[in-house]
Amino acid sequence: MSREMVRQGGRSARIQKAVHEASRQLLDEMDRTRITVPMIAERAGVTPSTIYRRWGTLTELMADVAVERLRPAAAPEDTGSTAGDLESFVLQYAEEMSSPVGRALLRDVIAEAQDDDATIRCCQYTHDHLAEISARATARGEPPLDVAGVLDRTIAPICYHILFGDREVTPDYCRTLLTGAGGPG
Amino acid sequence: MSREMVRQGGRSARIQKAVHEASRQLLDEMDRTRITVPMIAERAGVTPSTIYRRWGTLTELMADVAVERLRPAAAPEDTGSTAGDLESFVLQYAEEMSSPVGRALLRDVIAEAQDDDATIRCCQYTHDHLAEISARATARGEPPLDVAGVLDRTIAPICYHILFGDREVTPDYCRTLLTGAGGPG
DNA sequence: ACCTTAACGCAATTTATTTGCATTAAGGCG
DNA sequence: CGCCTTAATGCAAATAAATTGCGTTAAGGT
Repeated sequence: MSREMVRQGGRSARIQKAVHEASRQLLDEMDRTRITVPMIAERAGVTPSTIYRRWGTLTELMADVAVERLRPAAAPEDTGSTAGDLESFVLQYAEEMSSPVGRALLRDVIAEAQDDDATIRCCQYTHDHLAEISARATARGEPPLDVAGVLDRTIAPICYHILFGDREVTPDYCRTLLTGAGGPG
Repeated sequence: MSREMVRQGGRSARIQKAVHEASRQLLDEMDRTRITVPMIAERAGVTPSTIYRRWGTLTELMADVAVERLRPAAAPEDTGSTAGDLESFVLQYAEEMSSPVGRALLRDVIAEAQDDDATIRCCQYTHDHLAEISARATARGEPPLDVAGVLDRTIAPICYHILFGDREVTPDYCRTLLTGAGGPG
């Protein structure tokens, strides 16, 4: 019987919110490697076993929190032109992900290998933002964006250098990547 | 006095080798998330505290092992032409990193945020390989490779899609990336 | 209002991590 | 080579984290 498989209301939701909030606070207060499940549980007013049962491991919980945090609050800025929208989005993306917190979020999302749900969703956000910019372009009569191309030629290098730390990801570098990356699809 | 800061000989080296070997074996035998420090210690014939004192955490040990494993055994194949060398290297790179083991190695290297040493070294291997191909090119009289460009336009997208799992990294896809990515620097 | 059961809290148990102290063995020096 | 200093290890105790059994609470459908 499939009467009810997952409960989403009331208590369950409150606990998820409390645990997420506690995790976010701790991430801002101390180094990510010093955070433990019991620590989060105490601040959230929950027993550790609840967290272990719902999320499994600290890694999975952190990935869950990271995805929430990476979910953009608003649609990308509308600057009036596709090139402007794209530059605005990419520069903001690079700045957010370059910060110590952003880097940690990326790492946490990627570290979760069990179900690729977290990483896929994280990717989806970026994809959706680019698709939104592309939709605006066509609404203006401009050619649509090559979303996959921007991912490959702009987003991917940015993530690569942030994750591997082999070079600074500056606004100038991002603009260089954008040159020739925003063509029509 | 700087008489001796780090000991590298005899016993120390044997233990490092034994621990690495045990880690590699376990990585091939079971899921990476089920591996524990005591498990590795037992197989390596070492007490857990030794591992904790030398590597700190399981994450750091795994990153250390991953870097060793990612270090290429030989120089890239010499196919006679720069384009051929590049394609050969990139296809092999993509194949290795796409496998479950390769993915796990990449994740482990990236997860180690403490000192960027692991990620930097991992990057360096790729960079050195490309530089070798470029050196061969100039030796043949061909124009040198734009190493940074290949990293940005070919390696980065491959790593991105492997890490985020948002698409298959097929040989055909790699060849598409190579088109227009291997220009002179 | 009632019933079923997913999700939780609590406490006991198991496992992992840390730490103090004794012991071993690099590696420099006479 | 033998001696000396001390980094690195082993062992065991102490601490902390992760797991598990079981009773309780409260979603959510009837």
